[in-house]
Amino acid sequence: MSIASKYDPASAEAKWYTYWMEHKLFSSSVDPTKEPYTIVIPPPNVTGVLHMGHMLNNTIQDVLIRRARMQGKNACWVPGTDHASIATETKVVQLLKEKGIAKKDLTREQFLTHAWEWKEKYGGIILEQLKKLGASCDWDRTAFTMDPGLSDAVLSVFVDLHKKGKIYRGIRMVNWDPKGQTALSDDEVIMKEVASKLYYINYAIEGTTDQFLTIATTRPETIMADVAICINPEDPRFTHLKGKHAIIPLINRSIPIIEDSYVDMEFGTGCLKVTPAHDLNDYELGVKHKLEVIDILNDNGTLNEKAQLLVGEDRFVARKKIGKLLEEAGQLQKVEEYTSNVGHSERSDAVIEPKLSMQWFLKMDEITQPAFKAVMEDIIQLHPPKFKNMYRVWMENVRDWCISRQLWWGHQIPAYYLPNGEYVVAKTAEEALAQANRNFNTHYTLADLRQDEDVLDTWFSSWLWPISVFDTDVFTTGKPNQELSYYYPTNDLVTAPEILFFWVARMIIAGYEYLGEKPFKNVYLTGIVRDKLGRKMSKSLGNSPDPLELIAQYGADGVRTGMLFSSPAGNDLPYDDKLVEQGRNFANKIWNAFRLVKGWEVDPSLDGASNAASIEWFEQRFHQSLSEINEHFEKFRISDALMATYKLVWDDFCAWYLEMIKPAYQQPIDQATYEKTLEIFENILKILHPFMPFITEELWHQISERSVENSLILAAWPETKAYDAKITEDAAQVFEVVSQVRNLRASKGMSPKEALDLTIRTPNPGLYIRFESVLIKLANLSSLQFGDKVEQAMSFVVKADECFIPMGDSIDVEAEKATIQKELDYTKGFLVGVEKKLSNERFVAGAPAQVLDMERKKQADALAKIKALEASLAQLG
RNA sequence: GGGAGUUUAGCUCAGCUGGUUCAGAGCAUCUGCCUUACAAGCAGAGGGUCGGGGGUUCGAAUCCCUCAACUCCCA
Repeated sequence: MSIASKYDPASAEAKWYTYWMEHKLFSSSVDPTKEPYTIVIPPPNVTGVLHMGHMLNNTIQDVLIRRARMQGKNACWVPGTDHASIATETKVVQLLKEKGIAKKDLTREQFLTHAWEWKEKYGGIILEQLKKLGASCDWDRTAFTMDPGLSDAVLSVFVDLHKKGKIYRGIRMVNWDPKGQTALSDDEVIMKEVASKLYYINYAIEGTTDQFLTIATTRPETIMADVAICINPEDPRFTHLKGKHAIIPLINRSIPIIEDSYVDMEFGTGCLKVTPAHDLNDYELGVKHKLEVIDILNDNGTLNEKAQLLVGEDRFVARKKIGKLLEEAGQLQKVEEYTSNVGHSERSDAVIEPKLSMQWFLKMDEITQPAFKAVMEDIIQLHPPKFKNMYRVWMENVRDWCISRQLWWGHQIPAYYLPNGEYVVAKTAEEALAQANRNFNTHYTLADLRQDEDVLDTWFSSWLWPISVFDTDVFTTGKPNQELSYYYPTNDLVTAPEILFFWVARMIIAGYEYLGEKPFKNVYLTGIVRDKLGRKMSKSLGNSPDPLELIAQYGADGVRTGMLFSSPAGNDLPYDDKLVEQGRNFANKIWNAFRLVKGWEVDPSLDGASNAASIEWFEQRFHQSLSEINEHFEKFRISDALMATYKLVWDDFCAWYLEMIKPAYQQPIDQATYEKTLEIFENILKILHPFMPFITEELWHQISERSVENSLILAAWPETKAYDAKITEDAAQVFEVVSQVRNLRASKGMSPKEALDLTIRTPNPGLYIRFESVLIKLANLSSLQFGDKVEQAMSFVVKADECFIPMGDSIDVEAEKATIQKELDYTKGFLVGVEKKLSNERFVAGAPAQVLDMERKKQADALAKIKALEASLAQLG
């Protein structure tokens, strides 16, 4: 049988994913006899398409879940999608537009029908893509934040929090897009530097005919909405204005002159016009000074009748016209060119208008307390811990959460307005009606109720995710069902730091509020995947490779390992094709190691005694590495765990072990070594499996026929055993001799095929004798001796052992001497340093005994080495 | 404007409470190899005053101060 020399991932991937699915090997159900290990997926947007960030994130989750499964835990990875109100609504609006349908021509119901149709047809593509990556989610549990149950949970929570007095209505300034006629979140606003003009406008002081003050503004069209002029109380220029009033030009309205240290004396004229309806800072100032709010703009950005002037004109047209009017009235002092940062809508590119509107808020001060404490006290651990600081700062300055959004796609706020101006909050219209008639002693019918038009912020449903995927009733019953009691709290959450506050913190809040328990124990924060130039990968830049194409090209295992090679927690991943190439090469290496082993013919009559030392060494080395790998996993150092695995497999197993036991060409191997090697191979496949599920499962079944229950995905993670570090150290010393011999060959331009004699002068020949056959084979020696002195030899020193290779006449004595002298000088210098330390009384008195011992050992080693080097030098004459 | 973080080899990063192996790893680079498991490979090699300056200490990549550059979060 001949096996291809290159691993072909495509067939193995399709085959094993289907196999795992068919036999339901990803599924999990409540089993009190097993310890649960749970991860809930950060639900990607239902409109989403797999990008590199998802690849990284989900690879990490799959690695964790597969390892846990192998550790015998009841591993449950819950997948699902988020309805992502803004993103999805935008997408649907856009698609409708392409069909010639405008959202404003549709009723809410009609729009939602279109949206659902679209969701059913195209939503969740991303989950199918995750399967290509090998994600071992329990797909039967796939949830969607707008599933009936989950939606019901959201409404329950809203009603409950409202009842608890934590949800209230309030005014808030939102980013209004007059073109799109919608409110935008801060994320959707792009700040751009724009050339504009600074208008210096004179306001007369009330009660005078010749006195005035000057304000500078980029928005003269809003002067009709002014409600005050603010000066800095410390400003000596304006002490005479205190307590007086000013007159707004053109409309001649009187407004007070107030004082606040908020005003920057250096900027503009030092006088600030206060326009609460059209500027966030002014709004806050207005609240502080209890000022009136005058909103002069319509939703489409035109002036309304409150402006008194230019009613119906667009804000930008009005700006120019006001400038002219002011000039004509003689109240425009000057106009300066000015550059300012202006917010634009990401989608419509319209200039954002700050707009006051009535919104729903969740009070955050009390509800956040347990969540704050949990992270501060490490009940929930963030990885890496540096994010704890960020979390603290945010939680200490947390502001009330604006939970309403002016959209249709999402959970419509269950608040019902009544004809009498009151409102009630209830899960259904019927309940609301009953409550209304009870509370207000009215006789309204359903037709009298008007439900709030807004939907809830998407995070207001995803903050329940770790609970609602298991139990949607607990929010009303207060009693966790069997699933929730078993799987909650989940173990690890893997997500991006950008949403630490939006999502992670809020899940913690909800967890404590509703279950009095944390939602997860660990939060692993990934970095951002960037391109070579350090730019974030994005669709608009077109700098992101297509993940599915990458998988097709490099194999899922290659891509998975490639992503993980260079992504310590919390660090950005600078993506480079080189990484996945390295991953692919690694898979190929494993494939070829298997080809070698599988190709051996076994001869039962052979004695394997000469391989015993090699096998023993590798087993020690394996357990040494395994304990390191486990430790890396415990500390969520996934990249390090992979690198340790990589080195164990490539360096220790392939480069050393297989070469050590490999029989000569076309020679058979003994039974014991063969079997032991297969056993070792199996252990290696086990620790590789979380990283490279496909190739490992493939080889696992090629090693021998196995039943479903004996698939690798379910195999037990190897137990760590105590290892003997002495053996691995001794082997390292032998390997060093091998390397030195090879090096010597290379530097002298000798062929590796040329066998050499090696004599070692050592007080401890046993160390080498133990690995004698290995040493002879790998260094290609014609003989190995232990002795004192060899004439006409090249030499090198490993630790304090001198090694000689006789070269006859071909030796360049002077060059040899120079090499040795160089090393001798270095070692002597090193010794001086050590001895200086040791002769320092304060060091000897102050340093711990362990450090002292080390220094003494270094001294002794250096002395021995110097002795050996000097002997070599003397020998050369 | 407020806060946090980063700076170690060409690149990406380790380096725990100062003291073994302290200057490391992978990739890249260079040299030599088509040695029948693997050229997606094998064998070897070179490369850094740990951002600059100052301090504490017997001893600093590690602690403190300061300057500089970059990044992120909130406004």
